[in-house]
Amino acid sequence: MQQRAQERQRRILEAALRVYARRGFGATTMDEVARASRTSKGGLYFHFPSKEGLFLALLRYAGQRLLAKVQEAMASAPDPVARAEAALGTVLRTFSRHRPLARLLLLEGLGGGRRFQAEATALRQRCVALIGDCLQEAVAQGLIGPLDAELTARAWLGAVVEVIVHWLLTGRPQRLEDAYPHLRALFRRSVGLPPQEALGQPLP
Amino acid sequence: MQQRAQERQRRILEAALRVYARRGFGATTMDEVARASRTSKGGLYFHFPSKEGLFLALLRYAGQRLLAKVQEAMASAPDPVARAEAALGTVLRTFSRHRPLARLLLLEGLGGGRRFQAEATALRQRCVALIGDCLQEAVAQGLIGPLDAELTARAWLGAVVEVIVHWLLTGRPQRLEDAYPHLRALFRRSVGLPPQEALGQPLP
Amino acid sequence: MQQRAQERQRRILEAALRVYARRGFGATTMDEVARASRTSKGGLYFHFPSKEGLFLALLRYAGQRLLAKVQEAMASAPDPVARAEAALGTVLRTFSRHRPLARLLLLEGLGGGRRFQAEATALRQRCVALIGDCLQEAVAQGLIGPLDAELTARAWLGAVVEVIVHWLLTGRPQRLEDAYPHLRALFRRSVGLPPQEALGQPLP
Amino acid sequence: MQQRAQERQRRILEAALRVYARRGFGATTMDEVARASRTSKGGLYFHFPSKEGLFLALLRYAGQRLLAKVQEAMASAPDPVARAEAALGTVLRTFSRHRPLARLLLLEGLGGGRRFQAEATALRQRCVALIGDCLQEAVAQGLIGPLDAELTARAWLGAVVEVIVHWLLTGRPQRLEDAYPHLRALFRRSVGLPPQEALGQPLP
DNA sequence: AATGAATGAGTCTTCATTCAT
DNA sequence: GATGAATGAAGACTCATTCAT
Repeated sequence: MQQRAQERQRRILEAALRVYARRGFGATTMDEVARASRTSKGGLYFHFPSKEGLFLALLRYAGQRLLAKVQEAMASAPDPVARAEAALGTVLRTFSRHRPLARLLLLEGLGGGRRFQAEATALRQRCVALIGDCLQEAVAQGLIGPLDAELTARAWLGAVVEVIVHWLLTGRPQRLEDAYPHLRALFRRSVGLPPQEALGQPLP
Repeated sequence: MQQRAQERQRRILEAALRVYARRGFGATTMDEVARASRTSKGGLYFHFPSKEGLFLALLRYAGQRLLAKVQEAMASAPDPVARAEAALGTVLRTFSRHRPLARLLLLEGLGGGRRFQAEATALRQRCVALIGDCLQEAVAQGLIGPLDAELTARAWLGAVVEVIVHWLLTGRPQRLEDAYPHLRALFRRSVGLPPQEALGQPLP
Repeated sequence: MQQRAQERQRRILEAALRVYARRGFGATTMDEVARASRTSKGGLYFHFPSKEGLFLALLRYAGQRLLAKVQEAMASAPDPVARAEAALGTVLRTFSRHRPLARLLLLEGLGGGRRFQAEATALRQRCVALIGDCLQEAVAQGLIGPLDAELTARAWLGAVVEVIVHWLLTGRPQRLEDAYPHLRALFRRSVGLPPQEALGQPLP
Repeated sequence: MQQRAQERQRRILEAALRVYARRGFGATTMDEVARASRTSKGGLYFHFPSKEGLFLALLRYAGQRLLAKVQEAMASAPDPVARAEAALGTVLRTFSRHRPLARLLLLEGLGGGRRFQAEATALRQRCVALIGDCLQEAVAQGLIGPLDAELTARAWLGAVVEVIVHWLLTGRPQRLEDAYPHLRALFRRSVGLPPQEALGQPLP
């Protein structure tokens, strides 16, 4: 049945997310995933074609979850620059609250062979595109001077990612969100904006 | 004997670098490494304790090579800010010329399980420290305003790394070095400096 | 399922008994055991945790079989001394008819490392205890004079084992059972009994 | 040179005795033997043809040592029965003082494959022959009644061996020699002798 | 749909043995 | 004679995948 099947798939993906985040893709066996999702190995292969296929589906599923949050946050931002900042802030905040998600997308995604790198890169590229579009628009609206929008977006994302990865692997800073104000100030200055918005603008 | 053993170890590491970069850690077998280094499997295990141990040694060896170049470049820079720029520029240029090194340190290092992540992080942290020290000094000399030196350094490194990773996985920009002027401009502006040095300063 | 799994385990143990007895623990490969039990290597590892674990299980399984026969024989003996004799006689007879069992329990069990020695010793000790209890009871009933029951039991068992081992390794005497009357006479005299039971007592 | 070579061989054998007794034949590597005898692997192979050859030589060497002591003890015994008792007592005492020797000859010798079993059996057979000859002579001299001398000798040896093995594996009795008086009484009674020698005979 | 027993190709690792120095 | 680096055959064990029930 559609309903049950979907639920089961969801349960497997959630369990797989936990397991892969804890043990890494290479070190995780299908047995572990089966146990974690209270299924049998046969069940896994009914819903997913292979170990790689399951992981790929997981990357997509997790990527969706992240992108959805990012886009939602962007939707309620007043201007292009604020949208870009909202995007980066949301990335930071989401990963801060979902370490497994972070491990999966930022660490495991990269190290497990070409197939996964392509998927992880695609997600990153989508983030870069979202932010790049904002920058492009900000340039068009004259909010900031001309620049290479994609490169700038990539640099910003890279900065955020690096901070998150450092946090993942060392636990510092304790509250990842604390890093964001500094980062935002850097980002704003890097495109010629003052580090803080003009007075009277409330922070989200 | 010392001499022979050292040479053989070097040869194994160089071969392993190539193989791991091409196939990834997980997909590479010790047989392949043995073949690539024109050794026997037993020889590998005479010089390194295990597959993981070999990879760890390789990460250290490759990290050394990178750091040596970075520090050399920094030595000939006139002021703190130039030193930081030299460091980042050298990272970019070195990886640009040694793709296998880049794959190893930026991709395989992070994705292959806890043990390697620690090693890869240590390297990144050493780069951050080098750059952070420059920034600290620049602040002390009044060249730039006060800031969180480590965070800024990490953000810069992350930006560079992201650009390199994107290049590794997509091949763009064709000439990785082309990205650096833009990045440097971003970096400089992000700490309140003009995007270009004063006139009369030749670019390296 | 329970049924299938149990049968398979039994089949593996029976096959392993043959192979280990023929080739010895050290020289036997898991492939050989797999082939002999018409299973796959993976099947072996599904039912047993390791080569050592399989051998340990085998020692226990074989020990059970022996002990069961011994206890059965003891049950139908009229008095304590007869019970002890029945025990030793059954040991001799059982091994005489199941050379693989004898090789396994008397030779391979001892030589294959601490783990197995403990198991083999436990079995021997259980035999000693059975016989020792008989002797104890015989003393209590005044059938024989006071003595160190456990030591005597161990000495008797050792004598029987030595004879069996010699037979295993040299093939003499051709009919192992022929040795028993002499041994029994020795045993009986060693505790002050006449070498043969009083007249009128039928021999089993 | 003869002298040096002999010493080196001796050193290797002594070291090998310790190592094999501690770790067992199967689990011991030539590297360990080399290290324990402060030699190199090459050195081992200069003096002994192979791992098996070394172990075989060791069994012979250790067997010699035991037999020499046994024969020496027998030489000073006044009559056949005393010689047999001296032999068994010496076996017990020697092993009691040289656990490694005991482990080697009684445990490792039997469990390590056909080749070694033959060697270990040969040693046992020589002991049995020594004792059997005594019994034969005792019969001839009319000291004891007619019996199967070899079988009796084997039974006696087996009893002693079993007690030693039990001591090796469980540590009881703490002082192995304490078991001998009881055993001797059993042995004497088993051939129709009184458990103690006539008065006035001092115990060795 | 689900289960878990079964398969077997693939890998890491060990270690006896050799041999150039 | 001695050393220890090198070899490679062999073997334990894993695990993705299949399939009868």
